[in-house]
Amino acid sequence: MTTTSSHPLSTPDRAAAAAHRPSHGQVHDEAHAVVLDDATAAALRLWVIMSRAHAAVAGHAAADVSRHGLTLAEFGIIEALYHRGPMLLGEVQKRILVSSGGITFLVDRLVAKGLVERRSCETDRRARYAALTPKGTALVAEIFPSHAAVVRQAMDGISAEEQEQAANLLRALGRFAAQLPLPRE
Amino acid sequence: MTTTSSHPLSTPDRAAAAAHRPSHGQVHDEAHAVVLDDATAAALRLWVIMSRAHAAVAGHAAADVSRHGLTLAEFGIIEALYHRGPMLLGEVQKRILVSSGGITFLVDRLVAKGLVERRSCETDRRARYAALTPKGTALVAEIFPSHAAVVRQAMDGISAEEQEQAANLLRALGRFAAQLPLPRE
DNA sequence: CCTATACTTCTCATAACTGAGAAATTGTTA
DNA sequence: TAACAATTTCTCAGTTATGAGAAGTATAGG
Repeated sequence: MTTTSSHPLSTPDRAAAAAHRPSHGQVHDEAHAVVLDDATAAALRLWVIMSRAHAAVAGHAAADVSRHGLTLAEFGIIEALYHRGPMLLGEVQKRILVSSGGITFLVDRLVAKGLVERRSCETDRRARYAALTPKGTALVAEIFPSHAAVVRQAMDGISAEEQEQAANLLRALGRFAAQLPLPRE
Repeated sequence: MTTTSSHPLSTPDRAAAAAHRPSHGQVHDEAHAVVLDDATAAALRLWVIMSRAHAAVAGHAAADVSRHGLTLAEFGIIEALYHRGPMLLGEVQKRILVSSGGITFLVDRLVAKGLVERRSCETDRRARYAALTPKGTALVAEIFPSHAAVVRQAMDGISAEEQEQAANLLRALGRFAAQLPLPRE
């Protein structure tokens, strides 16, 4: 997960368990309470919770695809190719959220496994398409339903309506964060 | 994002743009529509959206801490030590969600940077504590507020109430997924 | 036609992480 | 005490990902 991995923070519940610690009295030995305005504290809390939730679900998804010798990133690629048909490597890259070097590496590996093939574009010879081989198509068709079921099960902590609610909130959150320019430098 | 790797799936909006494709007529060249029950489709949709939202926010958080030469994982460790005081390496590991080899690697690097020190436990000599050095304490105290502000800004796509709502949903979702045993093998 | 700019993929060095298992220590049971 | 199981961290080999930049190609403007 992939993740991953991802990259969660720690929960800032500073209060707990500073009692039986090997404290020597220096200032850096104690827990530090932080003062934050409510909005910032809430945002930070959500960030931590989202990281943990993502990691937990990613664990299930990764464990499932690994039974077929696949990484979550690899599965993401062949699943995208299955649902959308052949794509430019650059398109795949944006969709899977991996570096340009990473997409080459991943597609290389899928080619080596016989699941994906590269095709050159006739009108633009810079471009290369990635496309599923028949073997790749068969594999996705075989494992996708059970994979979807695993994810659905992992999401069963909240009801269907709550899932839709969460999806709407996170869509807005994600869109905004993705569009927001990164901190300088 | 994650890392991971993070590890998002692709959106299954199969309809789009299969027109100007290098189609040769074979079966594996076309986009495949999938039939899933509503509950599974909704869960899958949420999984994709959550992955993207997490990756988007993680990008901001990572860009911020990298300005200080830190990884998100490294920052997670020193932030945890700052807020909770010295911790066993195993405690840190569970909190940061990294492998046992990974925590050693990360703490080694933080020790090399002079931010963290190892301490042995007097009553159990297997155990080692990680604790911030004065330099580490100072660094966290310096960068934490602005880091929190960056995360808060990245979360500004939804209101404070919506953030709390999302946090409640994701907490339930994450707790359930974390407790659920992983798919067999 | 030439040039400049933008785009697309690939290469390579390096960083980050994982997982299995070794080593060391503690606690438990016969 | 001795043997065994549980735990905690560390080591190491192998895997996966990143980022900078190279190479090739296209497109637009003069």
